[in-house]
Amino acid sequence: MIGQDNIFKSHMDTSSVFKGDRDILRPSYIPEQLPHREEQIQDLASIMVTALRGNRPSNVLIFGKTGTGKTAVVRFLEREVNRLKRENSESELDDEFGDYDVDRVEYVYVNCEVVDTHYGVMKNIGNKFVDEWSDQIPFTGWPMEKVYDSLREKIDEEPRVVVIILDELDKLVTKNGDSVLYHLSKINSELKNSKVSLIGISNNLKFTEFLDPRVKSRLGEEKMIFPPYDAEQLKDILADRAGQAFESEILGNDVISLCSALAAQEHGDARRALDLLRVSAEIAEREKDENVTTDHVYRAKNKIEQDCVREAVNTLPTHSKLVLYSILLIGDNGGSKLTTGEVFSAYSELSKRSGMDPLTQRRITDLISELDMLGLINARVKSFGRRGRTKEIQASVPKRDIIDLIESDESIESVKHLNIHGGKQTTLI
DNA sequence: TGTCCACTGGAAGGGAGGGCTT
DNA sequence: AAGCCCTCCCTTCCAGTGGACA
Repeated sequence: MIGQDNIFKSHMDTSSVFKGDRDILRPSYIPEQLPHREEQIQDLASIMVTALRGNRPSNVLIFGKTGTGKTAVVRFLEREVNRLKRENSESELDDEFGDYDVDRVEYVYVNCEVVDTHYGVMKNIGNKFVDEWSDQIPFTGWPMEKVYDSLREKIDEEPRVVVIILDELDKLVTKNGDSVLYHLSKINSELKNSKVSLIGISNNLKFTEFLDPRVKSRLGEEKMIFPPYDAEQLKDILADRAGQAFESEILGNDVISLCSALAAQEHGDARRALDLLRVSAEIAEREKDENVTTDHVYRAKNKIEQDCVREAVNTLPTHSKLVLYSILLIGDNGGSKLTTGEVFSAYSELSKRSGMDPLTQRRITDLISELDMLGLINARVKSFGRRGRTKEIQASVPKRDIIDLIESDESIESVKHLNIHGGKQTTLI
């Protein structure tokens, strides 16, 4: 029982704008229909049906920008296979699917952005086939060859077709090279009972340039490219999900159109469109509004952008935070565009004053590049002739907010009251 | 046309930290 | 306990670079 004065009480009394499960609006939710991806589903299904006959389907490489439905399509088919398996076992009819044998098909999904080492990928795949904790491949400690041998033995324990999905594959390859792909793509020649097929998913069309030619040809037996959605298609997708998530009268007239249009500007990203709609509804709900309006959408857009930046800053390692902090501080006091040398001087001074050993300039150039990749700063290489060649650096986040955020970090709290000037003769006041 | 600056960014390797094997 | 493996973070070294300037 929750008492009258419970902290949650006032929030529980408000009615929700959501009809039921709000996860329907999360990008990870796989709906019953995937609008505007019917063709891709059919194409992939025509390749994967080979697995149901007990044969190895061709390896597939899937390319497309963020939020174009790559993962959704692959997982949609995985779910369909699992559904067939369930129906097969419930019906208890062995010949339900003629010469098809769905029970022997296993899907293994690995997101290479989360698991981004050779060892981690091999371990994750191998452990899908182990129930006992004691038989699991440990998360570190084994030589790679042993992990690979163990993985191969586990897969080969019984006859089956294993479909390994490697999502965000470009992240793994650009970071660690192609040795996992080399092993996995030649694994079939070493298996007696089972067969392995690979589905690689990538945002980056060019990542195959990093691959050994043998790996490239084995992996790219089939290629699929997912085009971005246009605003109209996004509208259909949102309308489909909104119908499941909300009562029909909750959404204002132009809410779906606006979410679609905003997401279409960002290379047709359905994930972005769904996030916008979900966050808009959450804002409306929090403010006890009965309808979701375009005003909520604009505020959701700002909130998502702000949250992304704050999240990125919060998760930075200490030295990266100090580098960003230096850029914000001397950018504040001096000229708006800074050089690597200026940033390094300021950073060194700050580190020393806060009792930390500064990293080398070489390392700081890497940290600056990382901050640039995260979109927290703009850094581009520029030559100043006789005055050398360096990066021109400029913050691209709201200065005051981010300075406050960094100062709230306990590990570098001591820099809070330090003040520095820009320039090469950086001094602390 | 050659010089020079202030770096850039690749390569190699050290060492700490996690853990397994013998 | 000693030896080994893998990953991550970092340093050291150094060839290469674009463009202003003499």
